Amino acid sequence: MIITLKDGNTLEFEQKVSVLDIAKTISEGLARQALVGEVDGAIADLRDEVSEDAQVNILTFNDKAGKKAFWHSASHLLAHAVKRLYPETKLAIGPAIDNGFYYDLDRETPFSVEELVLIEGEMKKIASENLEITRFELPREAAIELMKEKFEDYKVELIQDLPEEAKISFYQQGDFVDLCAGPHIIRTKDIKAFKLTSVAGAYWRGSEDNKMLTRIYGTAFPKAKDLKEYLDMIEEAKKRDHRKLGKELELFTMYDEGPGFPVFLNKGIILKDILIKYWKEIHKRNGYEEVSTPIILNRSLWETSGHWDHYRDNMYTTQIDDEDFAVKPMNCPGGMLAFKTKQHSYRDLPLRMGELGLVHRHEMSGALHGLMRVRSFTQDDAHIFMTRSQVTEEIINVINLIDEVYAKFGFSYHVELSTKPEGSIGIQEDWDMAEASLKEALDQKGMAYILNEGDGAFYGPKIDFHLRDCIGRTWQCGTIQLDFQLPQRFELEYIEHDNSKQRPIMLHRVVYGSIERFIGILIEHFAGAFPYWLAPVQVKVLPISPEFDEYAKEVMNKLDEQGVRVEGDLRNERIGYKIREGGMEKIPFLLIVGENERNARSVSIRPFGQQKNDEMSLVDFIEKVKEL
RNA sequence: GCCGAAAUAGCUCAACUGGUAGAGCAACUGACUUGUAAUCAGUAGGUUGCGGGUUCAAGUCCUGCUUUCGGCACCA
Repeated sequence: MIITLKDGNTLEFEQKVSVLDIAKTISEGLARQALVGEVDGAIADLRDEVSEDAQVNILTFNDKAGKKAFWHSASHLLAHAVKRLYPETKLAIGPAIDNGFYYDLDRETPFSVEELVLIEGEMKKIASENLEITRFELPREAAIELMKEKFEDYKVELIQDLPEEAKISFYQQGDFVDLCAGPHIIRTKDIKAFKLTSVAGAYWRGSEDNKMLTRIYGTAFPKAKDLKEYLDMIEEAKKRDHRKLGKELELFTMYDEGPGFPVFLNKGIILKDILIKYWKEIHKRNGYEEVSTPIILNRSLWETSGHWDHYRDNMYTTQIDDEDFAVKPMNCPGGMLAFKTKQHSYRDLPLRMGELGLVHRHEMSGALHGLMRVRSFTQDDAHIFMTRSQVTEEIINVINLIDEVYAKFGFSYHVELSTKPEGSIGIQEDWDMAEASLKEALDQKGMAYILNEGDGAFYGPKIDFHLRDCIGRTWQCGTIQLDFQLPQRFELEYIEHDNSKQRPIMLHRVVYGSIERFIGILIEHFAGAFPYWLAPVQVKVLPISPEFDEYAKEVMNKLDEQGVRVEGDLRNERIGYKIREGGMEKIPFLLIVGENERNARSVSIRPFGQQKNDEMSLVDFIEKVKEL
């Protein structure tokens, strides 16, 4: 029997051999780190035996599947400890997730944070008992019987929902048995460093119609050092939280009186204006015109657009002169009206109509999160009206535009394509054509994408752009949505060259998505230390003492004349104190001026985060920042 | 919306089992006249998120609400 390894080398065995023994044959060190194996592409326990020629990889914590099995086993360890301490608890499910694991549990009283400490202690005990983790299979009836005996109602439900032919497997460690497909590591001792991080509510099987269970989250590592590193990373990420930095840097705030309605302070407005200015420039350059449509519009418009039927629960409504009105949750219906203000020729198409529109959506209270999820925000919207033959090219144009904008901020991103959902409107033929156009554009661009079947908007399929932030979270920002519905509902038309009336095809698209959310992402991405072009205050002038105030003012005036966003700190304080404050404000350049600088007509430059200063003539400094 | 936790000065946080609400920073006043991340002294600042209740006595206990936080669900 020939075993082929990852590096192409082969091992020969006389008779069947366990994955662990293969690892031992390779090296004792690898066997110590081994968690699970991969046999001809399928993940296997280390105890599993190989009896035929196979490709075998030994997986450790450095492998994705290795991590997953490790965390999955840690979740069993958690459940085991819970059952020992609180035997009345019923187990639901306990998988591995991106950074650890959880277990959903059902007990009369939810678990408290204090109990986590006890559970952790019990987990340590079980780990040190070094129980063997073994697998066994049962026929369906016996499996149900076993779980019924243990009063594990949720497990019984899970088994009953498994397909007839499914193998029903269990994993056992000591007196603990759990229904589980595996794979798992082979002994509890290997789970050395772990921490239960939080308790939360979670619906059984993810549906709000079901009972809410208690979910205990945790993470685990083979080495204590790795756990510490992970926890330190979480702490570091907290320091970047845009809600904290937004307050500290006086960018924005929230009032209790307006949950989900952010308040932008002066510096936040400066940042917002910079984003808007850049947006206007790049859109003008790409052939967009711009409109602004009303925030409140008549009910009949929303009935025409379909929002009144499909989205009313999330819209703010009001009455004017006994008529129903709604605050717009989207800009499109207004955009349709804007298109209809005159007759269009095929020569006008593609017509790219941008709108920075303030929209309001009634998000549920529990969904609100700083600037990331709000009830009032500015969409950097645009509607593009085109002929059928222009669709693919226009989609590619938008992809290029989005790519250029994200690159400007230094973001990486990935793309997802979402197709026809339940409860959609419009005919299948249009959906097929819309989905095909989006795919074709992505293929022509050679872009890899994730396919989300059934995740599109009710009026059409879409491409979403997901930014990656500093702590690895992804945020949906840009989106391109093809829409065959609104042009029909609003009876949009243009005149073809043969004088016939034709219906344009339309797409909605955003680049930032929401300017508010984009600002939140930027704050976390840069940890509040914005690059020069985005910084609300770019330069702060700090005179050594009041004697040099006059020169400081002169420097400020010169910079201001050049369009530099400059402030001065003319308070009668020590220079160390002013530098400290300027540093905490994360201003790109602090200019220190005293006798030497005044005499030399120069400035002493302290860039953000640096201790060393460059002295430079004021004229040279102005030249330098012009290039940034 | 659901589960859990929290809310004390502008900010960050104290106040043991119920017993007169404190500190640092910021603000204000004054002194110092400053050369690269906090000069010193003083002053002022609070109906402890809002409303009920228990108690001789409530920041603390009970209760309704609001908001925030961690998740779940939601995100057309």
